[in-house]
Amino acid sequence: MNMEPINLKKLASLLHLSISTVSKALRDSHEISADTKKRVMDLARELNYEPNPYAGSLRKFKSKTIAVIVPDIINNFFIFAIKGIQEMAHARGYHVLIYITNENPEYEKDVVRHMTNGRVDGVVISLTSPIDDTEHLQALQEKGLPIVFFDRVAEAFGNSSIITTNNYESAYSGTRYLIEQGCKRIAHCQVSDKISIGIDRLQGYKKALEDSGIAVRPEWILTSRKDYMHDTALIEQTLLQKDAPDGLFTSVETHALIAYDICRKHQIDIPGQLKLLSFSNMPTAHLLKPSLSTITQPAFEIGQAAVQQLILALEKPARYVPEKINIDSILVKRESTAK
Amino acid sequence: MNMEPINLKKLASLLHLSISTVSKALRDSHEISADTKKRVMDLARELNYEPNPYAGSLRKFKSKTIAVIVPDIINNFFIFAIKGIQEMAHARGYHVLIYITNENPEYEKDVVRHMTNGRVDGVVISLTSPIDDTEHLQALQEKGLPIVFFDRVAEAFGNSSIITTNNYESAYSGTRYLIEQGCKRIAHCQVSDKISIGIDRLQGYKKALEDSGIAVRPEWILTSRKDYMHDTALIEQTLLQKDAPDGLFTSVETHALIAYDICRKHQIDIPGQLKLLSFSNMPTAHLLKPSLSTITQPAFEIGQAAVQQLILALEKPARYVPEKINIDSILVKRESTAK
DNA sequence: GTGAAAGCGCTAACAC
DNA sequence: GTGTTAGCGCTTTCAC
Repeated sequence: MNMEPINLKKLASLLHLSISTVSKALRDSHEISADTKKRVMDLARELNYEPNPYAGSLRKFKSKTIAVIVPDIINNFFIFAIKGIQEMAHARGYHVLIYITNENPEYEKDVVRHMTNGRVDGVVISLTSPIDDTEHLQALQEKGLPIVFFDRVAEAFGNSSIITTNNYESAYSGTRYLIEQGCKRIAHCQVSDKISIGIDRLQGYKKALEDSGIAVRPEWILTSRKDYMHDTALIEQTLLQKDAPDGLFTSVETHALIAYDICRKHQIDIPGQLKLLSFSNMPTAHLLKPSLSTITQPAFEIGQAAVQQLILALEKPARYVPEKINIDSILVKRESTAK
Repeated sequence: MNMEPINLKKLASLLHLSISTVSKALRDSHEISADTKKRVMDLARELNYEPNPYAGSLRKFKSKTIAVIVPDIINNFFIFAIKGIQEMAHARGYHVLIYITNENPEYEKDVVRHMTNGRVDGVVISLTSPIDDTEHLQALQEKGLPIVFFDRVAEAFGNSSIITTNNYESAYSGTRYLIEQGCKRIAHCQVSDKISIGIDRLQGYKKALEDSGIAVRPEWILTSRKDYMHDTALIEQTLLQKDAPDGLFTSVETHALIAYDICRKHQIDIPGQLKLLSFSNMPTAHLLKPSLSTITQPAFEIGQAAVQQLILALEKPARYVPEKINIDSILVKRESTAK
């Protein structure tokens, strides 16, 4: 069953050539005669020769492999981002190792720490750990491993590229839109108060309220603990209090779905009693009852851009200048925010 | 920036020990004194020593890496399956390379062919290529690389484990359920007529019709070309013909969503004029308008089981017997099939 | 234009 | 209990 492996040695002996000649021929070196090249290539193809990637990696300290580290994979944003990442990576000849941290900062650290061993050439990451806790990332930098952040980023990392959407502006205009639709009491559900997007979006929300002369009510800024039970209880309690919000702006689609469930359970009418707007890449947003108004991120493009930056850092380090790339989101108005 | 790498040689010279002693100490060999072990371990920890995985892989012909190859990642089934795969793999100390073939058989072949080079120890795959076209998989087997199939499988591969749900029975009982709900003219939309799940589910559908004395109408067996435009046109045309179906049973959630869009566009009432049932793992099924009745696969568990089988094959080849594992789906009745 | 040899970091068989 | 050595498959000088 287990055939003898085809390696350079084998090819060389079959062709009565030296290993180094075969190696050069396969990489189309100009040192080698056209005739020899052809003989080598033909036999290699015939025997389905595949170079051992680890031998090459060991020699060259390059693995042609990148890691993508994401907090979760249920959120459609990450699904499309991963799709963009892997398409771009494969197109450029890179392999993609996937790590899902399940919103667990300790696990994220663990994963990142083990990245320093040369398994990957670089890392594309959307953070789950607080922005002020980036020691583990520092270690990567010190090892010379390029990192590209997307979505949930660490701004402090001066020499890493950062790909995001216009979080502040989107949250601002989303909130303004809710106000235009008649909302006076808008709650905001943020994914975390220690993560870039949480902070940026909250700022946009606050500024929009201020600009409209509406006071910010701290008790209506809900902070997720990334725990379904907790988040459900938090949102439920907020929506059921007297003088409840008439608008809810959620930062991730999971919370919008929780809100739907709560509203059904307690017969809160959307958009009559509560208008709902969420950052979301859900393909079913338009089919929900009521259809969900969304701020939709260009997730696929963000993933692609992240890999492009990473590969630039890997392959043209001299020409690489870390960039902050923004790709705008789109506000899609649907029934959940209708007047 | 780029610190000198820490390797065994470095540790050895720092400790005035030989490389092999250090190597053994780190792997807690009984040959080494407790004292030396402690010295070695302490320094390794202090310097954040991380063994070079490729050096080890080169020596041991084991990469502790598996590949997961899936046709797409939009379908929620695959998302949950990937989650199960990666969780189980990481728990067992394996890394996961991800390949999305975008339903392109040629690309799948390409990917699979390049798996023979030792980059991965084994492969978990859900096929996009026709069941009778498995030459590329044969090559893997011959190289001694274990393969585990899940969902879209190649039954012919006698010595590979296969993890599926009870496709035939689920399709049978789903179709029976539509009949019980009053449907007399049920169309079936299959993902492919050359893929295991397509065939199994179609059989279940046909048998259910036969058992109820309803004639199978070939023109109501719709076969996807995995092309959005084509599939939309096909379904639309079927739903708009006179004497149109009063029930539609789709094999993947994408087609159910297409059906929703078509019904909205042409004001076909679900479930009044058309009852809709689909295999699906959509988290929003219960929130759609109308809510979607689904046959939901235990995707996460299927992914986990696949990796468990693969690791068994890798680590206990002597004890490994390829298995056909079935994990039942659940029929969830919702509004889209109401009487 | 071709080949010999060193070495990437690690493990394991074999000294001592 | 510790050290020496060969070698995994490949690339890359450097000879010839």
